[in-house]
Amino acid sequence: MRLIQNDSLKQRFSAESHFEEQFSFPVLANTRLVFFPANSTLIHENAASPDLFYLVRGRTKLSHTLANGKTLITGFFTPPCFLGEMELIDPTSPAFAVQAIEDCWCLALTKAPIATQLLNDPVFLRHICIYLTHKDVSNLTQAARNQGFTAAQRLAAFILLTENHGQYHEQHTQVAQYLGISYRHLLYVIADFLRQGYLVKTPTGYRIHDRAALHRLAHDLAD
Amino acid sequence: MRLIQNDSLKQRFSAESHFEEQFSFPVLANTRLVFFPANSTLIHENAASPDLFYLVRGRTKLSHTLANGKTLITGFFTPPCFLGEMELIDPTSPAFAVQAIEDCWCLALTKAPIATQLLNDPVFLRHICIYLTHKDVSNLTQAARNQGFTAAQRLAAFILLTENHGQYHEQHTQVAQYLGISYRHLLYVIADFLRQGYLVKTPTGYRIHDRAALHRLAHDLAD
DNA sequence: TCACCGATATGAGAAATCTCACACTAGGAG
DNA sequence: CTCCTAGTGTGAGATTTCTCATATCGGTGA
Repeated sequence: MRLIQNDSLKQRFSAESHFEEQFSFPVLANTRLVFFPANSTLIHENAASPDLFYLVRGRTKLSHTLANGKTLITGFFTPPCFLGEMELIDPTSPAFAVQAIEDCWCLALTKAPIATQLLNDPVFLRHICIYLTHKDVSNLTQAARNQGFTAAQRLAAFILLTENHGQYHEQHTQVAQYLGISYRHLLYVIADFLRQGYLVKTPTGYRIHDRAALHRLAHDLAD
Repeated sequence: MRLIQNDSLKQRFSAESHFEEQFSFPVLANTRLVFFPANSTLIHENAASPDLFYLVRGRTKLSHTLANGKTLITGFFTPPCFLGEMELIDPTSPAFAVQAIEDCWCLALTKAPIATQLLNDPVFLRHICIYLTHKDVSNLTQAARNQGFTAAQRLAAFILLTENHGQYHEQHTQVAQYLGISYRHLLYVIADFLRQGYLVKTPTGYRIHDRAALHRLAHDLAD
């Protein structure tokens, strides 16, 4: 995390993402603009973050360490959205890890001095409710749609979601779990993507070579 | 919907389900206890309910009419929980149909006189947030777990969830969609359940004949 | 009455996906 | 240096699930 001391950029991000409208009291003076490079961790698992983040640029993924120590990607966040609001509202709920897929900018508020104020701010709470409601609805429809699509279609959508500058390099074992398919089958599908020329293997991972084809495959899953 | 004028029963349900703790102001005096018989509709699709319900007894299912006119089961509610809170908080969100699987009792509040008060009540909003957060987390883990289970396992869980007094009678076409499997395959699995003696066919539907076996099949999906 | 439609039902072959078995590699721990 | 583990990669056969074709049944509107 790097602090960006650029007030005009902060203003611009705030305006674009309707940040101030999320609260009934002025917050901008207490807000810092922070930057997370691709692949860094915004929120560490089981270590409550002292900050409430509002993601304004960049995609992030949510992951989850299981009892057996394995980690599993469980979701994605796209801006604008709050990060760390669950732990604020319900301190009993576990903190999941949030990592940057690409370079990310967040507006950050230190929770401690304003936690009580936030928890009693109907404007803030209402926005969180609406956000959670939408997420719930889209989870539902998403889950409903996911069933009935082949692994190839879902993998194509997943690659487009996690890719950064044409580079794809997620761990196969994790992806197989996320997509709910066996490791073996994932490799079959990837081998097929290589054969079809959708992807090209590189020393560090894969490079997208036919983005249009992936879009075509994934297009039914799009929001 | 039938109004139940039984104050002591209302008190008991309220206490059991921590109803009054959901608000910062007294609500019990304005609350009615209402009853919905099995298979009746609590909330009609796209017709905003004038009431906010708090389900205290009985299971309900959420369904959803698609563009093509088909209806699709998309989820379940188990008490205690609010029904119709989404439309209250976000009037732009569509109202989905909620139907009683078995006899249901709800505490009902007429929205109109207290809507503003509710939307400014941090206690109420916080409870809704926590509820939605939990739902979100359990959706996630549920969806993650669902993948990787066979249709037979998920059907067993589904039957136990929707059964009423040992009777199962959902439409195959809808169930196939809910489970994300083809109609054809659903019939194969049901035929297999009949052959194994888990279910028995009746004129109106099916009767559960070996509940233990269904539990055994479903047990990994349980919450 | 008849034609039509949606739900129920069944068969056969194809596609998607799984399980298991095995091999290779890189990195950390002793 | 060697063992151990996790991730990667491949093959073969089994199982799950799909698609398509076809038939019956009850209701509904012309």
